[in-house]
Amino acid sequence: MPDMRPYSAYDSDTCSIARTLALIGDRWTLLVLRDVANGVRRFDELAGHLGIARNILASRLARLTEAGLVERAAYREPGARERHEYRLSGPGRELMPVLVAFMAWGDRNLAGPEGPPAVVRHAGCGGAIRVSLSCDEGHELGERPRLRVEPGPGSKVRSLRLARAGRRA
Amino acid sequence: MPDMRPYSAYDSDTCSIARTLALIGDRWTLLVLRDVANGVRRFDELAGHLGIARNILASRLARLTEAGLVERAAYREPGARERHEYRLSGPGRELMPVLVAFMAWGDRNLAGPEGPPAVVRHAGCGGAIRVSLSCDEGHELGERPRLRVEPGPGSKVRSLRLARAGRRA
DNA sequence: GCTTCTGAGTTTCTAAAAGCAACCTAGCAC
DNA sequence: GTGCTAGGTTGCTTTTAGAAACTCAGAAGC
Repeated sequence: MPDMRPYSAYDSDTCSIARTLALIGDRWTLLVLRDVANGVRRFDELAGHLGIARNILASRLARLTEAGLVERAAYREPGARERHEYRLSGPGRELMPVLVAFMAWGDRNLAGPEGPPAVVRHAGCGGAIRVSLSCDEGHELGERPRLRVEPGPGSKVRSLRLARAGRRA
Repeated sequence: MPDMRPYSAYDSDTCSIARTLALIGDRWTLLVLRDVANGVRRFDELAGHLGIARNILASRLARLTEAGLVERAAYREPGARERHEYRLSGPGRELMPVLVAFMAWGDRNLAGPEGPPAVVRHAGCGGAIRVSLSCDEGHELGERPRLRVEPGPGSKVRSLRLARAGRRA
């Protein structure tokens, strides 16, 4: 494992977005997860489909496995030796809203006039999937919601707003 | 504008996820957008808060401005010359589900025992925000949904599944 | 029992991007 | 006209990504 140093650079504060990005926020990792979620599970398939360098793919898969987002599962095809493939684990599948949200944004903002290049459906019923924000007062938030961020229970620093206001104190 | 080459590398197919990642999927851009969304709007504030190199910040802001995710707005404080700040535009605000999904995942999977470091609230009513997937048959999908991807109207290639099945044809 | 094939990686070397610090610039204050 | 400040550029170094060749293990063919 060559470049497995702690990915604790650029965590501005203890923000969950920064922490998550430190784990999966590089150029390839989300595409690897997208492919694994889509059933592309084997090293050479992933390398071929993504066009990623093999050493980079190996290091990304090692990181994802170590972090528990994908699992390495043994399989054996008739007349071949045992090999391994990669599958999403539970925490990996919890990233689906991230992938769907990326896809929805791209569909709205970057797709050509023909429409979105792919559609996600509920595996159970075949209904088209959408991602939405709602609040626990029961409001459905629209496409361009207005949000506010506050420090939470695990906050170690003052909120952005407070930090900003106090900068010259 | 030094490194503004077309970010069309690594688009495996025409996938909206890949297109979106090509625009905002580097180490810093989502953190820049998070900070801008949180009211950190000025160059030096962003540089200081994120700990990002100033040339990288300049190039990310240029890309985001060019792509229409943020807008450069003039302002003038009394006794100072005119300056500019950065604000989320409409398409930029449409990225909120992405940021909230990242944050939710980090809260569940990477936060310490004290709980999430920050909480997002509906600016209108103060209710805590959550992100969810649902299908147009009315089903609410849980934390670890099972999804299926199909080629859409804008598809130029066969689906992943078809491409995989046909590999040795 | 030696050679070949294949999937799944490593190793090595080169190119591109990120990081850092110092420098520039426009306009106001003095 | 000197200094201050926000908002960047420039130039150089370090890190990361990429391409291609190499390794390794077992199954198969000869």
